[in-house]
Amino acid sequence: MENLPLQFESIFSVDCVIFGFDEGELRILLIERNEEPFKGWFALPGNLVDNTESIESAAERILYELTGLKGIFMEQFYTFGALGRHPLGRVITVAYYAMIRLNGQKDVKPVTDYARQAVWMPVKDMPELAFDHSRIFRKSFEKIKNKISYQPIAFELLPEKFTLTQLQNLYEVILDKKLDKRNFRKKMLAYDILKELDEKQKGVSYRAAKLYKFDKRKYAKHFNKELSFSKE
Amino acid sequence: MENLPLQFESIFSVDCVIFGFDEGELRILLIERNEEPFKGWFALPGNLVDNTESIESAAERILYELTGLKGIFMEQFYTFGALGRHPLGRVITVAYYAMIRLNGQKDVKPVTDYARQAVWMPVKDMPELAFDHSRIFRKSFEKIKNKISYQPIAFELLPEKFTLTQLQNLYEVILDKKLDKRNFRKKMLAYDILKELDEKQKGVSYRAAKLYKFDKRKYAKHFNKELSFSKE
DNA sequence: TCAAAAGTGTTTGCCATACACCCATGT
DNA sequence: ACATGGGTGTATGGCAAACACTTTTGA
Repeated sequence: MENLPLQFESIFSVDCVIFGFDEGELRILLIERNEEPFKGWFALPGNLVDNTESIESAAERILYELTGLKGIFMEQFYTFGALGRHPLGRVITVAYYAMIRLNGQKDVKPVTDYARQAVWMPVKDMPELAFDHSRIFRKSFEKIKNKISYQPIAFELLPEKFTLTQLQNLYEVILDKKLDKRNFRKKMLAYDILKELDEKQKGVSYRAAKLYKFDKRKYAKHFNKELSFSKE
Repeated sequence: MENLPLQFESIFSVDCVIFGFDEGELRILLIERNEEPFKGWFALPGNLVDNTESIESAAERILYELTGLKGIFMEQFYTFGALGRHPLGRVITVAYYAMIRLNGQKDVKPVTDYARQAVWMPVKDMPELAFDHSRIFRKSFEKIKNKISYQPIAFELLPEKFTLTQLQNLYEVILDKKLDKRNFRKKMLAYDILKELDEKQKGVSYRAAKLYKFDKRKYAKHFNKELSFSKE
């Protein structure tokens, strides 16, 4: 650290809020801590950042170590640095979030001893978390709630092929309100970012719904130029 | 720092992007550095954060030391932590922005030797800045450009009493496009967050325009509940 | 045949946009 | 009287919201 004054040194960490959607429920990925402080508590996957790695790669590494997940693109959303947030000293944390496709295989498990287990916790059953992680989670949730209304991030949570009803359910869960079926479909189809498949749902005991795919090409065409759903 | 592993220690700093509006020009507050590295370069006001202060109060303190400004509310917008961003070592920086009313008195001056001078630089004349500050500035500018279209932050830049044309000019400068006068007025007045005063402009050699004030009460009434300009 | 969800259109009001001329004031 | 910006209205198209019934399928 050559010429920089030591009295300013601190420690910083990253914390990750990973959203998943499964069985109609929005979930986030938590670990059960295996070390003091807060041993036995649930916490967001997070740890200290090394001096030789960028924050982004630290986030990727830490997520992998604590949950076994790899190659997840995360977006930074806020940095928390209140004085008392870590009982052992000054730790500033950079928080990231991501939304991922569970695809059924939602088994996650730590590859280090730092966490005892990793679990997909339904958002509605969230316990109080270690440190200020409950606060971090709430902030991330506001963020995606806001973002989903002008960017098509919901697709990242769904399986590759999905029905319009599944998509609508997801919006309803995140926005926490009922939406009108006809209006929702009209609007979604009008955006022209879905690809209708020749396939139908299987294994349901009622009329099977058409399956759709998110069409990245069409999306890029419209929105990389125009920026967003609602803003010119 | 008791039980936390020392090898992870780093240094972190804050940088502030302060927007002002004067003589029809959008400006930001820069300092001329008086210390190596980048001695003599222009930079955002910023410095290292002490271990005993919160990030927010560090931002306030540093802004004061470098520019003499006090009591400015700043909002955090991103944290920059690329490995090579500081030539002397690993420094992560938390970036803040604020928009302030210049009110004519736009004299700023450092109260420490760390900066040789502080200047209000027109955004259109921005030089290349020290460190990665040009990048930080660009990110802050995207942020306010986006934000102004759904939140009434423009008022913070204008004098307390302003004309609709001044307000429109400001929007045009930030959004970098021409707006239609009639539509702009109609829309602004429809939001019902302006208070028309009994006063008129003075000292102009043409028809004097009515003055308006931003009405915080009305604003709170509408928007704290409804969230934003454009979204439901 | 019943239960469950899929699928489908129209009407209404509001909001954004486009567009051009007269007014008031100071010099 | 002229130059400069201040101030004003209307028509159009598109989007959002409200609203209910028929169809398909498996059990």
